[in-house]
This record gives sequence, C-alpha cells and structure tokens, in this order.
Amino acid sequence: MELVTKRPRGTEDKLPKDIYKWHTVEKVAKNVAEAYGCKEIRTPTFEHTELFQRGVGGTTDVVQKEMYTFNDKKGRSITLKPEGTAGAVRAAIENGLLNDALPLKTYYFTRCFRYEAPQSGRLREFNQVGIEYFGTAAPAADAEVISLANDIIKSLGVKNISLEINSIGCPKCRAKYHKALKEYYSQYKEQLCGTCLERLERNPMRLLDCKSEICSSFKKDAPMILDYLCDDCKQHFESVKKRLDVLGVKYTINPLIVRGLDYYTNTVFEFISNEIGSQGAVCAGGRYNGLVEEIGGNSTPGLGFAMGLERIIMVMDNQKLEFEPEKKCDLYIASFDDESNTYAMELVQKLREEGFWAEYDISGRSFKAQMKYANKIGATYCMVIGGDEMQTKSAKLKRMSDGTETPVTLDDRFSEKLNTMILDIV
RNA sequence: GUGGGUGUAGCGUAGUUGGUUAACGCGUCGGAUUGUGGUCCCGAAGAUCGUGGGUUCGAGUCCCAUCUCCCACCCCA
Repeated sequence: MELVTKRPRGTEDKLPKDIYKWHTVEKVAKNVAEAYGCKEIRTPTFEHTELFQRGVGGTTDVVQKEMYTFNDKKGRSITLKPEGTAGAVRAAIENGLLNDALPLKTYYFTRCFRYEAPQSGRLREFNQVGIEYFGTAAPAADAEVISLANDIIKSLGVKNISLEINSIGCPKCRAKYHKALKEYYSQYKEQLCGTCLERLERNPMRLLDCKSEICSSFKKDAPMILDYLCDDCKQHFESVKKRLDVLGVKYTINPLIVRGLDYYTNTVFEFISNEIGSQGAVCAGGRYNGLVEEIGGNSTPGLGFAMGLERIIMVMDNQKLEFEPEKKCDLYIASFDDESNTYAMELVQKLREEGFWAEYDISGRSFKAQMKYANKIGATYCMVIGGDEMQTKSAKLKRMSDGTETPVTLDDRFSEKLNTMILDIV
C-alpha cells in the first residue's frame, strides 16, 4: 500500500458498516429535542477567532492551547470551532433571534476541533449534539434542559450514567468564593504540587480536583461554593433541585464540578459514565447568563449542554445496546446476458423510483456470482430474469431466508406485490 | 506539552539464538463441466515487514531517530 498520507492524528473515519449507529443517535436526539420544542440551527464550522476568545474565555485551556487557528488569505484570524455554544450565541444575536418570542430553544449537530493529545473518548475532531436555550432565567428552564439531556440518554437505552449537578453562583458570589479558596490554599503553598500552584492563580476551583495525595488532603476543610452562594443563587439552585425531584431525575450534588469554560454561571451539570475510560463526561452543560452580553447582544440569560456523540456511542457499544438496524436490500435481480441485464435495469429503475432498494448486476459478473452477491448483501428477495421471463412477463420471487419461491407477473402491479411480500416477512 | 505501551496483506495473527522466493486464519475475487445463493472443496489477487538511517556477507528479527495508534496525566464532550 502506498497511501500518500494517513488520516491526521486524532481524527476518525466513520465507516459505512458503523454509520447506522450514528443515524440512531442523531435520530433519537433530534426527536427528543423537537419534543421539547427545539428548532435546529446550523452555524459555520469556523468563526473569527475573537468569538471564542471572548465567548469561551481567554484564560481557558481550550482557547490558550487547543484551538485550530489560522489566517485566511486576507489575513483574518480564523478558528475551527472548539465547541458549539459561542457560534450559536453569535448567530442568535446577529440574526435578531433574541428579538423574537422568547425563550428561544435550539439544537444542533456539529463537529468540534481541539488540538489535544488523543486518548480514549478524546479526539481532535469530535461530534456533539448541543442544546441552547435563550431568554429565560427561571429555574424551570435549568430543570427542563437537564431533563432533555436525561431523556436523550434514556431514549437511547443507556444505563449507568450518573448525573452530577452543582451551582457555581453568579459572578458576585463566585468572586467571594475564589477569594476564600485562595486564602485557604495559600497557607499550604509550600506543599502544593506544581500544577496546583498554577491553579491557585489561574483557576482556584480546580484545586479541589487534584488527585495528588497531599493536595487532595486539604480538600476536606476547604471552603465550598455552595456556602458562598448569594440568596438569589441559593434559591435558584434549590428550585432546580426540587423540579428535578418532581421529574424523577436522579442526581447527586457534587460541589467539585466546575466547567472549564468561563461562561458558566449558576447551574452546572455533567452526565458521567465510568465505562469508557477516564474521559467519562458524556454530556455536560449549564447556565451562562453573561454570555450573550459578553458577545455583544443585549443582556439575555442562556443555558444549554453538549453531548459527545463518540462518547455516548462508546457507552452504547460497551453496554451492547441495540441500534436501529441497517436497511436490507429489498430485491436483487439476477440476469444472464446483456439483454436480460438491460431488462433487469429497467425493472430496478422503476422500483427505485418507488422507494425500494433494488439491485442488479453492474459488474458484468456470472449468474452464479450474482447470486452469491445477492446473498452477501443480505437481499430479502431475489429474482432471476432470463429469456423465458422476458417472454412470459413473469418470474419467481425467491425469499432468500428460506428459498421459498412465489410466482409473480411483471406488470404494473409488480411493485405492489413486492411490497406486500416484504411486509409479510416483518 | 509530559509519561507508559504499540506498529508484519483489508482485519486478526505466526515468524525460532539475524540466513535462501515472509507463513496462517478471516475477508475479497474467481472456479467447481454455461438458469439459482448461504456449507464443503479448489484456485487467485493482495505485504517495499510504520518510516528513515546504522551494524552485518546477510535484518521482520540487533542499534538510533522519527511518526502512528492505544492508555494515562493535564483538560474536556
């Protein structure tokens, strides 16, 4: 093999034999989203770099070291989207969607690009389904969005996914909390590991997450965000939890979850699997009340989540769940010579126009080889066309599963007959 | 960016202390005395042994470098 080059690191080919899994997941996600009243939105794969710097946050790892950024021919800085929210927010503002009836509920499927070291469940190009709600600050919306994610997971039949929620408050209570955290951890400055020293400055909430023995030992007496929430935020969080209880959505409160993107406020959540390696977050999201304004719109609350499609499929594979099966070929028409092959072509064309999956030989194979092929592609029925059939305008439909043959007439009602024969099998 | 593992036909593997035309299974294609598939049988195609150097009379087998993929850290969906 002399392949010019292999696929880029961290990318994946989704092959025909597996694509039915993607169709299943996409279909379920779409159906659930639309049951919640979401409308699909499609935004560009790349945006001006500033969008992500402002939207995602200049101090985040995603922006600082993981973006695919390049200059286009006019010298503008362009970035392949590392996540879906910023683009959706930009599009909503730019097209005046937020001036219409609110709340605005959207969903999208998108590829995301992040320059990271690939590992299990982590690619440089990956797919997400995302949900974004705009224009409602009420806790009912938080509960609804979480419930939507929960319903997708449920509809797919995925088990053993735990939901963890937290509130990281509004900018005001968070500032207070950051200060308290810094003060607390500063007393152990000498003992902290290298990355934690950095975290102390950059992202103090991550300190709670360190796995090193020494650092994590300080955790138990560390100040907790939930104790620092202002009254409004506290009430909001309580109401979200109450609604989840009523909906029967099980969750645990994890005061340690912090989203890595700057835009989150109040409610944050993660759906986690422990079956697919260390990258267990299958779906994550939260509220982002400041984001629309940050990007240049009128102050509008928002919230949403993203679900990693590769990850959810990994979990489904691991649990050996059923996907919607691939379609089978309805009818294969075998022929003997150029004349009968041409006749088969005409029949096939007619059937295809009526929506059947029909096949005939386009490889110039022997009759025997055609039969083998019909078997290999799993054709439901097979029919032989030769001189006799052409003359009498009749043939036999052979059911491949058991060899049963049924005589049919090759007239206008043939497709009707074929259709009932196919329905018979199901 | 850091660390550990890995790399032989499309896929899964074998390849002995370095020695002649790199083996096997699955898959693919064809055939099995010209109109019926799935089992069995026969045959064929398909590998510059990840890549580039080096050691040697001689390397898939040894050394160096590099890349890939896998796993983990970091971070995240």
